[in-house]
Amino acid sequence: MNPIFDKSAVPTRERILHAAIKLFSDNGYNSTSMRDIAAAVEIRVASIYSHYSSKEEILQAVYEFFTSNWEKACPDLNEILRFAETAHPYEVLQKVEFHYEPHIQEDMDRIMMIAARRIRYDPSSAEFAHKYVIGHLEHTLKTVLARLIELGKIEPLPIKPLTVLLCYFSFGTAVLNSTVLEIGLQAWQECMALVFSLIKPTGK
Amino acid sequence: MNPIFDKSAVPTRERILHAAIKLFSDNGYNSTSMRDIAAAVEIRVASIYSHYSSKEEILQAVYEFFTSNWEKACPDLNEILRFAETAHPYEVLQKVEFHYEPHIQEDMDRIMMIAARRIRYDPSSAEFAHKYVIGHLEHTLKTVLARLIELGKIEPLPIKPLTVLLCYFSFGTAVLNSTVLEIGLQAWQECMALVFSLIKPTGK
DNA sequence: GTCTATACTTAGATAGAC
DNA sequence: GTCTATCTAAGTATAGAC
Repeated sequence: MNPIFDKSAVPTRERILHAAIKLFSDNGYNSTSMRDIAAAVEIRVASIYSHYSSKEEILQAVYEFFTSNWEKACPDLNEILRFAETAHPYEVLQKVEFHYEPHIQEDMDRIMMIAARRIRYDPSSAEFAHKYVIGHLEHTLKTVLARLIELGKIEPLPIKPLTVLLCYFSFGTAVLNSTVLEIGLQAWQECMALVFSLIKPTGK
Repeated sequence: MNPIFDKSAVPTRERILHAAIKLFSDNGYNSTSMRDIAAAVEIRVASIYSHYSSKEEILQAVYEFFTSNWEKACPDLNEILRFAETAHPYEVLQKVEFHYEPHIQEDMDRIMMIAARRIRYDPSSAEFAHKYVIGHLEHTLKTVLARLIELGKIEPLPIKPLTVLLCYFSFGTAVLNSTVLEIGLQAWQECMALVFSLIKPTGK
C-alpha cells in the first residue's frame, strides 16, 4: 500500500501538515478552519492540539517543511558562476531554475501559493515569500546575467527589467495559475522561450 | 473644503463604498469586518445595514462601481483596428492599455486587487476578474497583434505566448505589487519596453 | 494521543427606540 | 438614518475522562 494513503503508516503530525498544505492552498489560510483540517485527517479538532499548539504553528511548520526541502535542492550560485565560464549561456540559465523530487514538487508549489497570498496579512509569510520565492530568483538571475555579459558570452542587455519581468512572470504564474489564468506547461515554456530570446549569445 | 473629506457632503452610502474599497484591498475581504468598515466611516455597524443588506452586497457594489467606470473609459476595439491601418504599430499598442481619470485610478487599481485575490473563493469575483481584468486585455491584444501582422506592419511573432506573458505580467503587477515585489512606474515601463522590443515594425 | 464537552472570542446580522 | 442592545453562528483553543 502506498504509505501516503495508509493512514496508520504516516504519523498524525505529518498527515495534519499535508492536509494543511492542501487546504491552505486551495481555500486560503483564513478560510481554512481547524475543523476542516481535522475532517481531512479524520480526527477531532482537539487532537490536532496534541501535535501543534495553534493554527499559526501549523503554518510555520509548513514553511519549515518548504525551507528544509529548498535547502536540499537549491543549486550553489558559485557553482553556476563557474559553470558559466565554460558552458553555453542557455545551459547556464537552465540551472537557475530548479525543481524538486517529483513527490514533493506539488507540495512545494502549493506552499509558494500559500505564502504569496498571505504576504499582505502576515509578516512571517511576507518574509518567507520574499526570501525563498522572489529574492533568490532575483539575486541569482541578476548575478548570472551580469557574469555572462562580463564574460562576453551574451550581448549586453537591460538586466534589471529582464529580471523583474521574469520574477513577476514566475511569481504570477505560481500565484495566479488555475484561477482566471490557466497556463499549461507547454504555454509556460513558450513564454519562457520568448523571454530568453531576448538573451543573445555572442557565440564565444 | 475637499468634498472627499467633508463628511457631511458625501452620502453615507458612498463613504461606505470607498472605505470598503480601501479596507478590502489593504487587508482582504475576509479579514475586513463590518466593524472595521463602520469605524472607518465613523458610524455604527447597524447603520451600514440601512445602506447595504450584507457585506457581500457591498462587494457587489464595489464591482458595479468598477464596471460603470470601466465602460466609460474602455476604448472601442474596432476603432483601434481602424487606427492600426494608418498609425505606427507602437502607437496602436499604446491604445490597448487604458487609464482612468486620475481621481478614480487608485480605486480602480484597488478593485482589481480585491477581485484578483478573491478569484478562488467566490465565483462572482472570479467572473468579474476574468471579464474585466484578464479577458479584455487578452482578447484585445491578440486581435490587434493578429491584425498588425496581417497588415504586414510588424514581423510575424508567436502571438499566444506574447499575450500570455503580458497578461501575467500586467495582472501580476496589479496583484502582487507592494507586497514582496515593488515596482515603480519607471521599472514597469522598462519591462513593458523590453517586451515590446519583441515586436518588430517592418517599416511599412 | 484521542476523545467529549465546553469556554471564549469575533463575526454578520436584526429588533426596536429615537 | 442612526443608534443601543442583542441574537446566532462559527472559529480557536482548553479541561479533563479514557
